[in-house]
Amino acid sequence: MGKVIRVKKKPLPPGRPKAFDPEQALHTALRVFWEKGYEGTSLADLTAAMGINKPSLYATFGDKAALFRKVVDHYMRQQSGLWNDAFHLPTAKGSIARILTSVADALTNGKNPHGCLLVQAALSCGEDADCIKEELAAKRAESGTLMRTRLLRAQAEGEIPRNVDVAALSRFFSTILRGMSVEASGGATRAQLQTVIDLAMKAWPDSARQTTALPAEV
Amino acid sequence: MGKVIRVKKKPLPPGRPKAFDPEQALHTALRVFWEKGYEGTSLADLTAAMGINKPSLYATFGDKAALFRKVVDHYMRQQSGLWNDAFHLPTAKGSIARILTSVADALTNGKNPHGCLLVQAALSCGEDADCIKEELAAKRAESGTLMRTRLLRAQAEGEIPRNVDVAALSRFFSTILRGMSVEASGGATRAQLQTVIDLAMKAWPDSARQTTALPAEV
DNA sequence: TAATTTTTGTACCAATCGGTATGAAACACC
DNA sequence: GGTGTTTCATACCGATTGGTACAAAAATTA
Repeated sequence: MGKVIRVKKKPLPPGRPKAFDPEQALHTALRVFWEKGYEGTSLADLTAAMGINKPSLYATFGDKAALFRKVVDHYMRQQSGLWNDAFHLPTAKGSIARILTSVADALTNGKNPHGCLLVQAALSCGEDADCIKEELAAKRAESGTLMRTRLLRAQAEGEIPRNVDVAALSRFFSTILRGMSVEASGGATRAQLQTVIDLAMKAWPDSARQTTALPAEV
Repeated sequence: MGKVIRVKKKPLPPGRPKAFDPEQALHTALRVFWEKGYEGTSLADLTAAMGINKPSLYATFGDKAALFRKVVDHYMRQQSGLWNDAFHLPTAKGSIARILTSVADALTNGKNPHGCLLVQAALSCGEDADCIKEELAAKRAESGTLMRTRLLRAQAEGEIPRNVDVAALSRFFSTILRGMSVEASGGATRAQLQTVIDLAMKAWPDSARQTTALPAEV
């Protein structure tokens, strides 16, 4: 019983084989951290959900912080397709709009905890988790720079006027993403996020060209 | 030594007098929870910062959750002036703009931890803190309804056109507030938040009337 | 089958968690 | 001064925290 079927081209390494799939265990750990946050998740929570015991967890993933970092990588790998697809759309306006809608989809997806792991997991924490908090802030900043590079390209291509502050614009959309994450975590629906997106897109510079040229009130 | 000076009209109650000021202790507890979050804060953190010991804490404020609720009340009382001032400005546009700038001030105030307590303290948590998480989400929603009532009044007064969805508009500005909180927690400066505010105000309906009437591209 | 290697399950570790029992200390009142 | 009342400081509680030691179990290789 428990005989291991040798998969094609996978010569089993010596020693007792793992009784679990590390990839799937990582996926499960992601869900737990996503739902309970870094400090709110205990090793007991993890081992119970992953179906393994602590020594196996430590041998495979390292300590709690190391496992969490692997989880974050897994999460970003999982979301990277979304960003890549949006990034390569013909117009920057389309790219940003796609990012907002795709993220809204992900934030309210019924299969996952609502909200964004990078926001939920450790916005504030005790001293020992401070480095985790900072790492997450850095990861969040990455999405901002990603949008900024897309906007810069659009500016070079003439889609966005030269006088537009693309750094400010990308920070604005970053703020929208963070805000939607908090709202989704608090129970906002996909439809409600869509109305937020529609209003956010009003900040797009082609309408700004008019409103900044003229005074707001006539 | 340690003789208590009887303050005017304050007949000391019988028994040994408190050796600390509950109001100031609450203020200190606020700072700790604000910085470390609900789960990230231990009773040892609290007693050390407040300069009292656990039995005094329990006798005065109750258990950890009860203390936290008092802290949240203290926090909201502290911020209520900001909202009241903004609420009574003559135009809704001015009210919203004032709220955004005042909150941006508060979020990046050097004297306090950056970010908003209602967002930071418990976006995600373990099971035993779930009720705290939900209470915070409800408190956050209050600010949204507050803005919505202000917008409804403006609509009744004719400042905002009847066809505008004020629920969506208030949700949009709520999202901006949450997003700014996360950004501030991650290190955003006051000036950076201002650029976000300037762009957010582009969603205001008087400019929307133009852009929705005309197609975006000519 | 014997030797080797790796994983597994259990039992355990010190430290910390939130929360409390207890007796001494400090006040008001009489 | 004595009495009643409340707070103080210390020491303690069981439960849980993240993390490990250890030996049995399960695989490969020889």
